[in-house]
Amino acid sequence: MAPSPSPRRPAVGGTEKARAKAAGRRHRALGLDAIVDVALRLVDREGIDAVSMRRVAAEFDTGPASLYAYVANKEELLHHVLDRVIDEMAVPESDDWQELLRGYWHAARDTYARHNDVARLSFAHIPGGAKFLDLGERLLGAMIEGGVPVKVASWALDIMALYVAADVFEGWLFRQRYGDGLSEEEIGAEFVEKLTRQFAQITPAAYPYLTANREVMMSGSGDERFAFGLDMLIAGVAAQVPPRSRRTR
Amino acid sequence: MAPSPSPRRPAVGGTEKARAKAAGRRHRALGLDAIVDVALRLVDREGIDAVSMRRVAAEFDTGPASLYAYVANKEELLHHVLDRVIDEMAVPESDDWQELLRGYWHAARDTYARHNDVARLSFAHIPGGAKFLDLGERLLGAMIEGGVPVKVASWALDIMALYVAADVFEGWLFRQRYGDGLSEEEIGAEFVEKLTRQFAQITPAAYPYLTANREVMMSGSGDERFAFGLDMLIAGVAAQVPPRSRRTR
DNA sequence: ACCTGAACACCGTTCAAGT
DNA sequence: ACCTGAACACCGTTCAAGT
Repeated sequence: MAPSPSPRRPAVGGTEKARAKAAGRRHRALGLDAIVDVALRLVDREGIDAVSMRRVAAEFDTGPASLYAYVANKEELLHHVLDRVIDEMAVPESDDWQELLRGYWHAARDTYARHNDVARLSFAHIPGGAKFLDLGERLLGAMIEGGVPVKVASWALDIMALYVAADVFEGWLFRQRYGDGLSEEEIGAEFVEKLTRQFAQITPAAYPYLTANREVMMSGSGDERFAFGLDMLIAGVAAQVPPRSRRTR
Repeated sequence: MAPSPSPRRPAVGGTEKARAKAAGRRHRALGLDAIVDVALRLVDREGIDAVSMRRVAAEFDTGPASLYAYVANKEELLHHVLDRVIDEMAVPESDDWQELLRGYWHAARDTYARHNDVARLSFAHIPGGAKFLDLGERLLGAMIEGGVPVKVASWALDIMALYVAADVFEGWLFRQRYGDGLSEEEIGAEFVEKLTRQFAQITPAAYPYLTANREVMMSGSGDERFAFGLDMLIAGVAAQVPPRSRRTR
């Protein structure tokens, strides 16, 4: 990556710029944005656990201690990474709040999924960026204008965010454990095989419902199952919209 | 804990038993159950991240390598711990499948909550114990007998399990981050304060819905919000029960 | 203020050697 | 088969010392 692999030479004094020049222009200049860049790239390539202060620092040709001028600790660094990912999200345009919710959460799920297990970081985290507030304002506004009671709307948004994060994180974990470079179908097959092995140890007499419905239980792709759950939540919210709240007052 | 802190003496030969006796009867005999015992106790006291092969092994006065005769790796050990916790769960008696689901998932949530962040281990994990199958059989059976289509029943159970695990894990994380020994109210207050600080940077004109509904959005305890989401999911399932499925064939 | 080498107190897992 | 000390290849964070 670096054009000149010049060996480290002792600084001979002068300004910061001069020193960097003399040292052959280090890989990258330190700074919060650059640090988060590197961490996000590591997440995208290998997942959260591949991020270590040492590996990030190495990209700047220095030791881990150098990072502590920009982040208080590793947790804070990872939350900056999450905020970056959240910046990629957007609320679609729609007059129908149900359509808007469906579109948004599917897109949010896709965004998380593009960054491995980054969704895990969203548990119990209040994002720091303004984007989070923009998204909340749009979603909450659309629901309230659609007649959803405020409490129902805000609590439901929390639950949907939790559901999406948990779904993506679990999907990533499954892929890690049951076949890595495999296709969706192959992973499904391997997964079914493991469950079937467990089922094989069971007498059908003791577990009539499980044995009789094995195939249906294991049917469906991850996408289909997610959509099913999301639609159930949206329907649950819709059921709590007061009957005649069509532009009354 | 150990009654006799006898110093390690070199073995002088003889049987295993004789050696143990000569060494002053070690803390505990190695074995899968004993290892899982120790790991679960660590989880209960300090959470999952406090479990290390070294700390578990130390309880047996040995090094981490000794554990690898019983578990393939740390992940497998932790999954045994989760299976132990699942063994504490039970399905209540009820003629009404909705009541049965509500009772079960609330109890499952309480069980997880008694063991710190153990729920995190349930993501993408197929429990190995027979208890898991017992629970599944009872829940699925009750739903099917109640007229819930098989696909809806089994997919919904998956989603509810994910929701419960995510809820408990997130609750634990929140408690870790915003006040540790504090009461529910104090944590709530600290949390509201942090969010309010974030809100303070915002002009009400730009975020009319968020600012106008701040109080309602932040209302409710963790228990209330969980119950709200669970009821929404149960209602979503009930809405998919065919109209006239009251004992028809 | 920013930056760093070295150290501290840990990790999971492997392996040769023992019984 | 079970058990172990030692080693390997890592961790996050702190701190004294530099600029």
